[in-house]
Amino acid sequence: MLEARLAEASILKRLLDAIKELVTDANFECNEEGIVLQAMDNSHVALVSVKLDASGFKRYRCDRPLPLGVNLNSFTKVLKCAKDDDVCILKAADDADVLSLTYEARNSDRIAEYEMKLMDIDADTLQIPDTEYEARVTMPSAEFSRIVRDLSQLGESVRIEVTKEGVRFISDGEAANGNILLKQSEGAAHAGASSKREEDEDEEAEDEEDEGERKQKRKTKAKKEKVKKEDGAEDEDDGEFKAKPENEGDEDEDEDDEALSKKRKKPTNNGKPAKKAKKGADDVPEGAVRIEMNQHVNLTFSLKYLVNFSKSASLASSVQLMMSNDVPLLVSYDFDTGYIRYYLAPKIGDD
Amino acid sequence: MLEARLAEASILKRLLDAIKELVTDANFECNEEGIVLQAMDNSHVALVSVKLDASGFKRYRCDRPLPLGVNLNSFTKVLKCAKDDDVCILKAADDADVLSLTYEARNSDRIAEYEMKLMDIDADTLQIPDTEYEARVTMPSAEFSRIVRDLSQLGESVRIEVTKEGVRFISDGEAANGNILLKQSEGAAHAGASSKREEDEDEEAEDEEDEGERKQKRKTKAKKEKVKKEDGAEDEDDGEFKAKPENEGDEDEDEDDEALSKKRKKPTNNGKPAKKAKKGADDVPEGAVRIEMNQHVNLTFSLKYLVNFSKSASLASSVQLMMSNDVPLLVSYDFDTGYIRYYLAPKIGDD
DNA sequence: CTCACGCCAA
DNA sequence: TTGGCGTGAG
Repeated sequence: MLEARLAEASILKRLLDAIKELVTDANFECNEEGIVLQAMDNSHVALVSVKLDASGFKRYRCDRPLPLGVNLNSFTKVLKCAKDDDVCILKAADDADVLSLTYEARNSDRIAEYEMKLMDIDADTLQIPDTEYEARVTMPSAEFSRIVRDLSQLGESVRIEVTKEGVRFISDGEAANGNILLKQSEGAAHAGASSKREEDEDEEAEDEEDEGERKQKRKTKAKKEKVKKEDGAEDEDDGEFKAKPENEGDEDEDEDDEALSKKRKKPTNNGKPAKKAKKGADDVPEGAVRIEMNQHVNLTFSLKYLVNFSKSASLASSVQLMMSNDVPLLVSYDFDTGYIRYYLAPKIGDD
Repeated sequence: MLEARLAEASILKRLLDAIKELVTDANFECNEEGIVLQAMDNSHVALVSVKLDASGFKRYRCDRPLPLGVNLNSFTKVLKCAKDDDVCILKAADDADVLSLTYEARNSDRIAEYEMKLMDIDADTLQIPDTEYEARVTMPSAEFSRIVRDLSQLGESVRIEVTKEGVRFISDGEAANGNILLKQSEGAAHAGASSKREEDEDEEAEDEEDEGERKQKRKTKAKKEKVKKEDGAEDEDDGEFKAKPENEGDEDEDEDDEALSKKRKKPTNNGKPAKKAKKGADDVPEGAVRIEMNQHVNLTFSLKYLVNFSKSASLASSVQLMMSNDVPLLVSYDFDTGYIRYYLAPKIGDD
């Protein structure tokens, strides 16, 4: 039996708005920890993962795991019947084939009850590997929305390149090309895995725009001792992230290309390392861009999906992009007591 | 080589928004004085003329005349990628087949670069005759938008009648008729050519759009000495606007039908005479309506086009309508350092 | 024929 | 700023 009391119906409304175009039916898996939803999008290219912690509810009770198969379109319609600030109570019996929704106006002088039919959905709960990523970009969610929307006007896909210089979104279109460079904000730098070094493990790119950066990188390694000056800038401010001297002599790194993050994090961040790797963004100033990077990444994605993902911007003021080469991108919107995450495989070959 | 730095991308954005539905491809002719664009609308009924003075840019450099053929749709898309307050830098090499646009965020931590393909467009630079008009109406651009939008709901066309009383916009629709009378605002009156007289000197009007101008031109040349009255009007608010009697008898014009524009331009536009014809409105109080008239005019235009023109309202707070009987209407939005003007032939016969 | 996006009005 | 309508694409 599920009984969950949500202080504001608007969270659910926005959540549904965010995913209803990606997925038509999905199971809301309820258990004592909260409610999660995982689903492949209709074309099985992207994966959505939503979590609402039990703590995000004013009251939450779920005796035993309960999968609620809902048609998201219906759910959206029903939710539209709630005012944003209505208290929203979800109820379902253990064997129920309906989900009951009750909307109570703040002043309680209006109570609306809806019952939505449930459906059985194959519960292929996907296991999402807990990946370490080579790069993480934290930015205002509105900025991300803006960028993907802009670039989607020009072409179908975007290449995302994370270098020490910042993160670059590149689109090649029929009529026009575009590229947007976001530099790390001043003051957002401490996070810094970014400094390491970047040799040209991935300089394959013959592309024009980046050579500036490349040169820089090369210089960097060329004179590692000085290295710190440049990248030092971003991380050093607070010490704990300083790479160990041996680290600095990083020319050696090239031997292993992957796994860097792993070795990295171990040594570096005893305390919060992993955390930051994932949820570290907490300390990023509002509106700031933060780049954390162990090595260059250069990936191409379908803009159509990113645009879709970016509809979640209303749920969180910032978004994190987690990337490793040849690995699905993770786009994560974290809010107070939950998150919505999207996974999208990169385009391969270079189209 | 062109390099132009615009303080606010929004000017360009609004400009493109205003004309992109009228024209699909056009040459932006750049020279040391600035950038101009002239184009017939897709159905060759209306003509758009845009001018951006070099002085309107924070920095402007154009060594030699450079026609940039752009697809306005692509240009619009690329401009959409700029935030309104981005600094916008346009660059093109002399032989370039691309136009480079750079958008710099105010705080410079975001730099976007776009390259838009250029195209060759037949540079049939239309010569716009520097006409003298019998009547000029200056009014708030929002008011004009409102009027044409309102009337377009009733019917296809509007008859504009300028008399001493004011300007009247008349629509005959299936279901309803409407007419809106704007009187000259108190305080805007000094301009005053309005009183003259209005007979119906030229009711012939069998030609569509161009001959109107032609005649006018002819007239113009025919009686240059009197011509001044009109443009004089704007500048010197009184007296000079009286039409000479002889001018009125302009039936003579019809002899040549084509080529007029060409011949016309030479003589006409050298100086700024046109200018006054256009910018004379400077001394009209904000929000005021001013009517200047040498003789009555009574013309009918397609509302569809006027509604389109009125999209430029965001570029200037006031608009001027310049009219002579049987001559294309000139709708002019003048802003600080440039203008956007539309020419539209009157409907003939009375439909 | 249905869905999704962009434009326009409240 | 949000919702409805019309247009274009799949």
